[in-house]
Amino acid sequence: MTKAPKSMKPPAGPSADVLQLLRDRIASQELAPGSKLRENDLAEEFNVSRARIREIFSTLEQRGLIERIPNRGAVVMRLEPKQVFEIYDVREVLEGAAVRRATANTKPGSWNNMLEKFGDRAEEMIRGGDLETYAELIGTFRREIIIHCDSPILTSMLDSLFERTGFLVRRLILVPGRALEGLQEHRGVLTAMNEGRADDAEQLKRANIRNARECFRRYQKLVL
Amino acid sequence: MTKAPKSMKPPAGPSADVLQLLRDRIASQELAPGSKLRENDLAEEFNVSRARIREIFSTLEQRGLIERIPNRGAVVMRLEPKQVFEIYDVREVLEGAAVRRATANTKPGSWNNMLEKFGDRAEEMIRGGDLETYAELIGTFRREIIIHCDSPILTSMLDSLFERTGFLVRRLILVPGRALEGLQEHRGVLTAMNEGRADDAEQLKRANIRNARECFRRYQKLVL
DNA sequence: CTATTCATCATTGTCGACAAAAGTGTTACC
DNA sequence: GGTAACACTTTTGTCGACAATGATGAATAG
Repeated sequence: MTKAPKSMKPPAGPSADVLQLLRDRIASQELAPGSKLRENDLAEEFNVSRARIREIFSTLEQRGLIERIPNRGAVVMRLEPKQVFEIYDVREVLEGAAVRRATANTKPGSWNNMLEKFGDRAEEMIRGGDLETYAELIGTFRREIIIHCDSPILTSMLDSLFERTGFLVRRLILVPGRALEGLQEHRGVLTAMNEGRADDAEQLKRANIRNARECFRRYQKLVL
Repeated sequence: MTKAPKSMKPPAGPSADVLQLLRDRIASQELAPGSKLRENDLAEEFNVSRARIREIFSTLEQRGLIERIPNRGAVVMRLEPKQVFEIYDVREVLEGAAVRRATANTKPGSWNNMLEKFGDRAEEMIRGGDLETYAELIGTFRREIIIHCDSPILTSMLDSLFERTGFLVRRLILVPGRALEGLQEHRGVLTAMNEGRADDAEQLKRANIRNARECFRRYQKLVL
């Protein structure tokens, strides 16, 4: 795998890490949906100015992660089913585009290593119940696609969506049969990518997201 | 055309208009790429607190419209050719998805009125040189699609892209032959939408964007 | 018991001042 | 003439205090 292009420049200032920390905490649901965020508390916790926290709140709100209530504080956004379906639609086309670009930006054969990782060993992982490691493998694949699509704009959008729904990816793996089914789909995507078939890879990725969406629809009461 | 669903809630606070004003000014290039933005000047101009401007700057930066330089001020972003191509790729898939959703969300026959507007009269507009009105017609069509796709997330993303490249839409209309070609494409999209063929509509819209992208590639030195 | 009014509280929104950072221009030295 | 050092300037970044807002709880009246 060749060296990756540089990603989008982070926001200016010494407290960029605070923004990223909060994004991560929200994405991982360490900061659970519905939980309250207070400027003063966070300013103290991170030892930055309250003004800085306010700007970070603006960014988080713009990314759909929090809702600010005037004079009352901010709340981590809950995800409604309607939103999840919307996000799946958008993910379908954006991740399809990312896969197409990543395929076009890499030479055939570049995805051999990743394809191998999704081979027999991944199947053993799933059958053996090590879903945590399998989820991490999917994350690795996702990050490679993003790196190779070489598009800061696409990256920002995908990251923004992932921060809001990434937990679902992990949860849906639990659904009986979904992990093995998903594995086949990822293999299909990777095979097409590895052979330089960009359009096929896009269509297969789109189908993968549609199937995930269908899985969500069937089990939404249990996963959300 | 039935009554449109509600769009995404605007940011909290009494100065939401300032954010929208600045977004509009940047999109229209009234605030030209490269121009400097100073917190104090804007706070005075709009009679809001400097703190508020700082938050607005955060949002504008997040939307890719400005770059903030620590201790030096903010600058309206210039658009590089590489970015334009990226944005075309993303627009292709997002606008395709918007058209598909708008088609699925409306009954066949709902786009008759819009299709009529793109009929003989639009062709006369173009041949008569009234490209301004034609550009506005395209804008109207675009807004209708966005309304009917009924997706705040998609809307926000499309708006964000449009704010950065909307001026190109107007400029490319000037390219000899492009307006008439585009008219045919819009008619194709509208016909498919009007007949409820959502997949076809998506593919035709995607082709429309690809053709615009190709036009940009050919004339980029003149339009950027 | 219920509804209304008023006070309190929690948190943000703003203000004005000063600190911090970095670019620019001037001066001195080689 | 070129370079380095220093002072100045511009603008943001932060600080602490107070204003503003709206929810909540307590008291009062019917």
